[in-house]
Amino acid sequence: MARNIASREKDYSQWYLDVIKAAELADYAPVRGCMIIRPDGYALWESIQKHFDEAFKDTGHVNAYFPLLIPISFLEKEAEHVEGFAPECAVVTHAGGEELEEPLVIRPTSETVIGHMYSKWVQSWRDLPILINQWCNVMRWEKRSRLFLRTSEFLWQEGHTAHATREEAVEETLKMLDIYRDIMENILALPVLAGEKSEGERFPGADNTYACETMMSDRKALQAGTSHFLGQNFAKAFDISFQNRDGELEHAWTTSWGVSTRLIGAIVMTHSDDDGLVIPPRVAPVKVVVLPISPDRDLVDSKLMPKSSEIAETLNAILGKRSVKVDTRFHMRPGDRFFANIQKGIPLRLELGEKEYQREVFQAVRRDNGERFDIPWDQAAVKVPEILEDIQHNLYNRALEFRKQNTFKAGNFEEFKDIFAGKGGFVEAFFAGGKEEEKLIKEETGATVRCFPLEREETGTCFFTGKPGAKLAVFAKSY
RNA sequence: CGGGACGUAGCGCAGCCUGGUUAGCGCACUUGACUGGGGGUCAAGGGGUCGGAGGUUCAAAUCCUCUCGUCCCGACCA
Repeated sequence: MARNIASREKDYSQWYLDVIKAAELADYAPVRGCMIIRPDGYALWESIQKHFDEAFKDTGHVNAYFPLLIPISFLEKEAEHVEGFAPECAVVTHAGGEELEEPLVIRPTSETVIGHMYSKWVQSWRDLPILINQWCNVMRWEKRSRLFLRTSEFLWQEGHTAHATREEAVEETLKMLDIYRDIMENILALPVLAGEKSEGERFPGADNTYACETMMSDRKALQAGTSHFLGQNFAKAFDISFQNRDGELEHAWTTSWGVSTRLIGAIVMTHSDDDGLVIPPRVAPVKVVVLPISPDRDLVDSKLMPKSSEIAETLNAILGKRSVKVDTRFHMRPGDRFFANIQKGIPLRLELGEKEYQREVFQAVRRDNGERFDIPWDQAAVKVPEILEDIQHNLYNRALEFRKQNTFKAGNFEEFKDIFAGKGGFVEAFFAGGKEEEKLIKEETGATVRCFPLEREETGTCFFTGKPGAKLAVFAKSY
């Protein structure tokens, strides 16, 4: 049991912050609401980035960079967009020692500048589609911030595409949602509920918003990624138009989609335990730590270290460069070294002491379940990758099982209220209400519509309004 | 932005109510010894503008005002 981490059961919020602190993922910045992403946190972000970036490029997207500062007038061109984002924008009013003629907004998202540029780049149907992504920081002045989940500045990727037809743009929106789901499930081991957002939760300026919703270990929902079908709203506001095959002028159809450093928060809150961080192997920057351990320095230098380096080299060749680390902190006591590696969330530990050396094995310890067992040296190259895969699947299955255990059905508002008066969780219910009904439900229970899951076509009687033909919604309290 | 809690060494805290020696404790850190397979033992050390600014007072960590920040609960959001 870690002594520097609050119990998850007793104080979930404190536990979350303690895990991040113990794993040295992030720290507070001197500016309110901002955070420092420390090297181990950033390495995790880079690993996440790598998987998404590959998938974007595999589907024909290219990276570019648009500027941090946006003329305030751009934001004002799309009515809903400005209404949604204006309250949380940081604005630059002075530069070069003078007041600016037109204030500049620090981007809260880049639909507007990108729309402005697309209007210049698009003239013909042959110019479409445009499939651009950018990795950058954005700023949204948050009233209440939490490390990784909600900070005033955060890192993300924003994809922005423009298409000749509505069908193609809708297809893109759903394709990216599915890529998100795939990586979250298969790499980050986060079971995802992919679906359509309700009217009240839609992106400002979008016709339709889709999201990947995941359940954290306190049964609250976290929106882990979003994909928006923007219709022709931004195309009209920024005049992204083109001549079609028949020579007629048409507005393009656009999409945007993003995932952020919030995913790190999702990993923390899905997999970690009272001992600290747990990182799924496929996304872990360090997948294996080798721990030579003995009070006898001669033995360490002559036998344990060479063997440790050898296995690290062998495994690095299989698992990828730098994915195996040898812990050489001999000034620390064994217990300290164990705990330090546990709290970092490294999936697998290989201990090598005198006993193991004589028997030509490593003592392996899994981070996900604490199991320990011997791996003979000559089997390590085969066994270790297998075990890492097993850990990966175990983490996913465990999270999925947890979600299933905490997903309930409600046929009427009484049942619904009872669930949220208790432990809460995900509640499936047919819902035909609008913004007003959602608001009432939130006021009374704290829960909101997380999404209308795709792949759940069934309809029924609305649990709240009693209307027939309602779609299936999933409700939860959320971050 | 509303309600609550808090800010004293790197971290966690005591001291404040009732102002008065040189501001203390635990952990961490440094050095040494004994140690060493799940957060050791002993000894000797280093480290503080008591979040900041004003004020009251002979005297402020302590009382008053303002301010900045953090955490929790709400409203708003990736």
